[in-house]
Amino acid sequence: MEEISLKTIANRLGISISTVSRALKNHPDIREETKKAVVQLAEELEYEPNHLAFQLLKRKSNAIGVIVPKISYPLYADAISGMEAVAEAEGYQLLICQSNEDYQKEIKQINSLIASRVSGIILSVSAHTTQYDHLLRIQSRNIPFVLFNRDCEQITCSKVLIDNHKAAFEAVRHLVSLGKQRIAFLGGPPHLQISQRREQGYRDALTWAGLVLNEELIQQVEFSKEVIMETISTLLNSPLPPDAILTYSDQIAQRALVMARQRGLRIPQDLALIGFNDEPVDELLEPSLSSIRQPAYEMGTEAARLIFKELNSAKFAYEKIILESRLMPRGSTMG
Amino acid sequence: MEEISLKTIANRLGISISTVSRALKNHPDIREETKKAVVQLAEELEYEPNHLAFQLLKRKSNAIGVIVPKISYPLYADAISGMEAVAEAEGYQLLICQSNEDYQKEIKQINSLIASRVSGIILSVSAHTTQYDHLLRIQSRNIPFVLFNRDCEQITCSKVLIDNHKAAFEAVRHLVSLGKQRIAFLGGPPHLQISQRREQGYRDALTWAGLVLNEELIQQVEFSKEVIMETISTLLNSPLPPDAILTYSDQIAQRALVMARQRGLRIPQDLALIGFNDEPVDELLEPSLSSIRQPAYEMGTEAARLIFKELNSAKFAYEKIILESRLMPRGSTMG
DNA sequence: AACGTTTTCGCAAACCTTTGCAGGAAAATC
DNA sequence: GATTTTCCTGCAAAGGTTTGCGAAAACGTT
Repeated sequence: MEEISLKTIANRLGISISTVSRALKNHPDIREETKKAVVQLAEELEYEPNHLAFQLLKRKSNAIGVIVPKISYPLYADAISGMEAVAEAEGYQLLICQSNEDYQKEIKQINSLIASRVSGIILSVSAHTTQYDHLLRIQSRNIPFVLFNRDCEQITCSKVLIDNHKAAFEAVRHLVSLGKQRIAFLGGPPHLQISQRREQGYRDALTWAGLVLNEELIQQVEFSKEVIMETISTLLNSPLPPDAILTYSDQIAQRALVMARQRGLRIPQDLALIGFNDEPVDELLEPSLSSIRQPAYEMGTEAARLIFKELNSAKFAYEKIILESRLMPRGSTMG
Repeated sequence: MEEISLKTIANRLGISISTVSRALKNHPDIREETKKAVVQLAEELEYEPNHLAFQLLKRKSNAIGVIVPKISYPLYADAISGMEAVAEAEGYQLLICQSNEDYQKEIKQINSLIASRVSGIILSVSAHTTQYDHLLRIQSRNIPFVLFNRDCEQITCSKVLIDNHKAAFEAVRHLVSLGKQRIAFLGGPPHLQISQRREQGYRDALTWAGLVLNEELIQQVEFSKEVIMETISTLLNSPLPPDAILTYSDQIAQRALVMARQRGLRIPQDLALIGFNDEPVDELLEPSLSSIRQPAYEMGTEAARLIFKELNSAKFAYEKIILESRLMPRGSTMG
């Protein structure tokens, strides 16, 4: 009924708490006979050591804090999956929070994680985070800290990213090689640096290809479904519509694909499409959607690994891991 | 540099720890002047209360343990999202584990959560869990415990489910109303009771409609993509192929849709399809996929709410919440 | 000045574990 | 029989917080 502690076992056996503790740890100082009795009673009572007390003693919890914009974005779900695998192997657990793209909530959650004395924090900044004092506070407390996917140039810390500039550049190059001339870019939330870098990659690729840079073909969308549809609509209705679109996310590209289909546009002849993230369903669409694959699960494992690396080495240099992304050409570009 | 505790503040101010504690809690016993000094110094030193110590004192952590088969299944990602929202409002955090459909891992994680003294556990059993002693152990410790989505009849506890029998029944009724005669069922992992119940709903609906029950049209698939494709292939290649398929998950139905399309079958005339889960992409497929919507996010919020309800009331009766599922008829059944 | 009341604060216990050190008892050695 | 050695076990501190209770100080009243 009540909580079983070392004390419970000690009292029942008429020995001291420290003996019980050592017996359970198979300490050589303890007589075999005593050990046996202790272990048996512990099993009988279903004793589980109290992590809380241990953590208090060690002044840190065996938990890694994770803050992502939204757990249900497939990329983050996969990344968390990867972190969980590494953490589990190290005997750690994950404390997972979602910022819901809200800057204030991000701050609150960081404070909460600090109060919980997590051993490390892994974070992808929200779309509305423009100040970074709260991130500096993590570092000033010497808590191992890793940024992944959504970077933040102003902060110097370990990072796990892909080369967004290069990924966008190559996507555009692919479109150019197919003879596309009026290539549009549907970017994500403007404050997100990964969105900015993808846009820059897009711009640089156009310049590289000697194509005209048309600002009307560059749009930014937030996450709402309605805004996305409206922006796509405007773009397709313009007097000189694009013949190809590169988007910030698959969510946008998938929607564009359906809307283009409904308008009777031939894909990819009239309009080619490339998305970002390579969600599993991309290959099920008609036509299947070309997309840039990001190693989401691996991002998670690498981020977690960096935390433990920092945790286990006295002096530690920040590490920046750039994982390979890969364009997956499919029906929406290759006819 | 070093850890800031109540003691640090107390020493600096030459007062006792308990006074500092009370001052920060705005206890009426403390003089305004003292409070002001304490609060100011606390802010200056960026004091964050140590949750670990508090939790040890209260003999429980402010965390809810969550075990799901896989975080990256959209249904679980959404459900976790819902739990997180409720937990956050209550000042709690989520400890998230994934069993990866592994029975042994599920046991290990439950023990680990118990050792962490979580305030409650929310669980969806793995596909390979056939014994339930580990779940009983949770209850014998009086830890609030909620099962969601994947039920387990042998355990009496609070639950958040949908009526899987009814959902499958109505899906079949829909297919029958379209004139379908040879309706197949592609079930999930055989040990999962939700899979069994969906199958039973399917069977009962056929009987109700006066249709022949053909065991060859009932197949079970595990989660691997290859097995799914092979099973679908066999089904479509049989001498008397089905004219409709109800599947355990959207993942299966989506794949069936693509394979049928590739074979030149007309959907829904030659083959109608209904999936389970109503994933967002269903409406983007060609034709769009009919599916049974499950309120995943709401399952999460309700499950979390039940934990807190149990946590906050001395005597508590188990509660079983059946949420409404809803058939979303689309192109794969409605031409 | 004596007493009562209120205001303000500190002591100490409790939560559970780990671990350095000391100490007791038995065994071994001289 | 005395001393050393070996083996086993217990004491106590530490980690940070909350809180009941007691006590000191300040104030008010007669």
